[in-house]
Amino acid sequence: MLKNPTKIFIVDDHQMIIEGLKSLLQNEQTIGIVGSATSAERCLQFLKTGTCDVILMDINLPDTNGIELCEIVTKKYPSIKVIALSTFTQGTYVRKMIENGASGYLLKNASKHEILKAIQTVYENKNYLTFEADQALRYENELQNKLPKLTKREKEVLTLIINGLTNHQIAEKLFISIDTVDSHRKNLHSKLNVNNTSMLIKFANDNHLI
Amino acid sequence: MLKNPTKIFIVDDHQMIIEGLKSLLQNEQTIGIVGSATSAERCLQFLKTGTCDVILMDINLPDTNGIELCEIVTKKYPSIKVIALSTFTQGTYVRKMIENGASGYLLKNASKHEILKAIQTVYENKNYLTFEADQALRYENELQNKLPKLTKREKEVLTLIINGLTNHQIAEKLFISIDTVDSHRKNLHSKLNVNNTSMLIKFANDNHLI
DNA sequence: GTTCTTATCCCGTAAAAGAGTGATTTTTAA
DNA sequence: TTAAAAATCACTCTTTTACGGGATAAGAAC
Repeated sequence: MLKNPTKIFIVDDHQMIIEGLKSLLQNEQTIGIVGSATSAERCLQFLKTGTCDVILMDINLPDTNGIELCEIVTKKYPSIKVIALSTFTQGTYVRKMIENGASGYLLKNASKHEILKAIQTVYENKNYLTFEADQALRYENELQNKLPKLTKREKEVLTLIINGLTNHQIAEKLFISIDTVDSHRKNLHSKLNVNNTSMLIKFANDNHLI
Repeated sequence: MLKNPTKIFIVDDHQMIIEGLKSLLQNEQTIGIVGSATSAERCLQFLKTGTCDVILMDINLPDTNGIELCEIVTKKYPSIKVIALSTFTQGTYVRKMIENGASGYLLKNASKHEILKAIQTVYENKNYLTFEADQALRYENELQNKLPKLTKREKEVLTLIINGLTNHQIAEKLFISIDTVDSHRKNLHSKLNVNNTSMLIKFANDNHLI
C-alpha cells in the first residue's frame, strides 16, 4: 500500500541550503519537494496557487523575517506545518517561532535522518524540537525566572540611562522629577544588585534586559 | 582540448550546505569535488593524504574556527587556495580571513554562477571578494580611520570602566593614583566626544572599541 | 637635540550619582 | 473592595564624576 508523499516546500535565502535539502531528500519516497523560495514574498506567492503539507523555513530572510512569515502562514493556512530552520539555537528565537505557530525547530547541520524524523513528527500533528533548541528553551526559561522583574517605568529609565542621558535629562524627557528618576535608579540598583551606572549597563547588556 | 578539472574540497559543519554545493557543482566539467569535511580536524586529516586546488571553507566551525583553519592550511599547503564561506559580511571577519591567507570571500546565498567565478578567479592566483564583502571591508577601513586612536593605557582604563569599576578600584588595580585614572577618563571623554560614563560605554560598544 | 606623545600626578570646584528613609497617589490584581 | 505593587516626590548626606587648570618624567618621533 502506497501513501501519498508528504509535500514539502522550502524557504531559505541561501540557494545552497535549498539545493542541499533537495539533494538530501530527493530520493525519499515518503516525501516530495513541491517547490522552494528565497524570500518570504515568493513563498506567499506560491501558496496562493500551490499547496503543501510542511514548510522548512529559514528564520533569517531578506525581506520579512521568518518569525513574521511563520505567523502569516500558519494563520492563513492552518493545515500547513512549519519547521523552523536556523544556524543558531538562541532561546528567544526558538520561543518566538513556536509562539508564532511553528511546529518544529531544526538546526542547519541536521542529519538527513533528523530532518525526516522532524517532517514525519510534525506531519502527525506533534512538535519536534532538535535537542539544542529544547535545551536553549529550557535554559532561557530558567534564566528568565531567575531575573528580577523590572517594571515598565524602570525599563524605560534603564533604556535612557544606557543611551547616555543624565538623571536631569531623563526627568525632562519623561516629565517627572529628578527625585523620581533617582528612585527608579535606586530600585534598579537594588533589584539588579549593582551599585553604579557602568555595572548597571553591564548587567543589562549581559542579560539582554533591553 | 580538455583541462584537468579544478579539485575542490568543502569544509562546513552544515551537512545541508555541503550537499547543496555538491548538488550545484556536480555537473560542471571544469571542476571536481574531491571531498568534504564537517570540522577543521577532519579537513586537516584529509590533507595529510589527499590534495586539492581550492577549499570552500565555512568561517563558523565547531572546533577550530575557520579563521585559524585558514591560517594553518595556507601556511602548510601554500598551493591551496581558500575561499571563505559565510552568512555574514562583517568587515572584521572579511579582513581576518584575508589576513590569514584566504583568496576569496563568498556569501552562502551566492549563485552557482558566482561560485564558479570565484573558484576560477582564485585558481588563477587572483582574489575574489563578493560585492558585500568588498563593501564591508571598505566601510570598516573608513570607520577605523575616523575613530580616534586610544593609547594602550586608555583602552585598559576603558575596559575596567565598562566592567563596572570605580576610579578608586581602577587606581588600585593598576597601581596608579586616582588622579591618573581621572586624567585618562578625561582624555577618553574629549577624544570620544562624550561627557559621562554611560555615553562613554555606549560609544565604546557601538564602535566595538574594546 | 628638540618636539610630541604618553603616562603619571596634583588641586579645586561643581555637578551628578549613590544611599537611606519616608510618604502620597494611582494602578493592578486577588 | 481591599491589599499589593508601581509610580511619584522630598530631604539629607556621602561618594563619585566631571571638568578646569596645571606639572613632570620617560620615551618615541623627527
